[in-house]
Amino acid sequence: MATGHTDPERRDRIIDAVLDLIVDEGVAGVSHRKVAARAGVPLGSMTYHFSGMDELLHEAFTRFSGTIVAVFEERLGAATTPDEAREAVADLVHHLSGGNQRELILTHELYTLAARRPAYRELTRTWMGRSRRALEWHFDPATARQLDALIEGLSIHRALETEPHERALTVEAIARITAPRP
Amino acid sequence: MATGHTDPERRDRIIDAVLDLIVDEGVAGVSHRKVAARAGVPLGSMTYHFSGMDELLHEAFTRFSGTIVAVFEERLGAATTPDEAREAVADLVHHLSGGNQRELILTHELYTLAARRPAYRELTRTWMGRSRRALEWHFDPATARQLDALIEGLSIHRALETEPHERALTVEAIARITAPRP
DNA sequence: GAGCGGAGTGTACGGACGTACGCTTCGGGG
DNA sequence: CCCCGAAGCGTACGTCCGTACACTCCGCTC
Repeated sequence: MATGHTDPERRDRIIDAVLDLIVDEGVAGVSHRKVAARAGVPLGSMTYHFSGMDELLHEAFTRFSGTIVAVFEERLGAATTPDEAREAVADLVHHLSGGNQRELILTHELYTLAARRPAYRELTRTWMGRSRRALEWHFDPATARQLDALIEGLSIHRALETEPHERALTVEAIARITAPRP
Repeated sequence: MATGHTDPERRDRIIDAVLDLIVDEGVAGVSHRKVAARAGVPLGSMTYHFSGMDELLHEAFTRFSGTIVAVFEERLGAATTPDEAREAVADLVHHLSGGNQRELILTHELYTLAARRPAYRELTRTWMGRSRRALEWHFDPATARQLDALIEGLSIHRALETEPHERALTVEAIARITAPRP
């Protein structure tokens, strides 16, 4: 034991390759062979490092959701007033729905898995929970929940539209949902 | 020509089987063989009636999105005041995110395809366009757009939550996003 | 009543897949 | 210097897949 010639980066590179492959071809297009080729590792390495496809996917999406939520927390953490928080939220929406399709695709792929399989639903729940907690740094719990849903919907719709809506529309929606109650 | 012994229901039954199969196993789990078995038709019938997997899926999702949007239009069409429209929207959110996972799963599967493939994105655009037009029966265009996104986000989040949020929260969010501008 | 042509089907081929498993390689202990 | 066991790899097996295509069946025309 402890021979010391393991390659700890190997696992990480494989996960990277999985995420890239999902972006290009979808979860359905992921196979041990393709991942191995993309990561530059032999096929046998797959079964050695991972018990099977599922461990591969679960680990990939765990990493992905962690990354996304970290950005979310960072931006909201930097805000010091509700208005700055609103700006941060608008930035996040437009970042997520911007030219870069990578995060959008991965999110949908994860949601699709989550819709059917509890193990992945757990992942999305953790993600949503952390997002909401970050929003609660600036807004009350009920508002945070509504705002979180709004962010989701705005991002998805904006990304799918032919001509994405203007920032002003996002800003107005955020202002409305976070407006003080009468 | 015109031999008259074609089976026009055959195509429909195959599409039904495709949608059921997607719900059970996901788009990735759809194969000609499984569809044929479920629809009770011979394997050869698949290639006879459809040019390939893609025609199968595209037609299935066309039917699905048409069905969903029809419900949407019907409920909103029945409303005669903005307040009734708000109620209808709340109903729709809770219907979509309720116990029945079928529509949720199909929606995510479609979005996942749409995120990568233009042909499916076209489908979601038509869907979104019709939804928005229905909302515009009761609200101004900008509000309709925001509300449409909110519906999306609320439905998705509510369906993924461990304990789905109360109706009151949905109602409040809708009220806020549709509040008259100052 | 013969036979033609279109509707529908059974089957077989080539390829990609996940995974098991026996093999090689190599650092460290004796 | 030798050998042992862990780390890592190449390959082969069985399964399932999409699709092409030769075939059967049958209503219609003459």
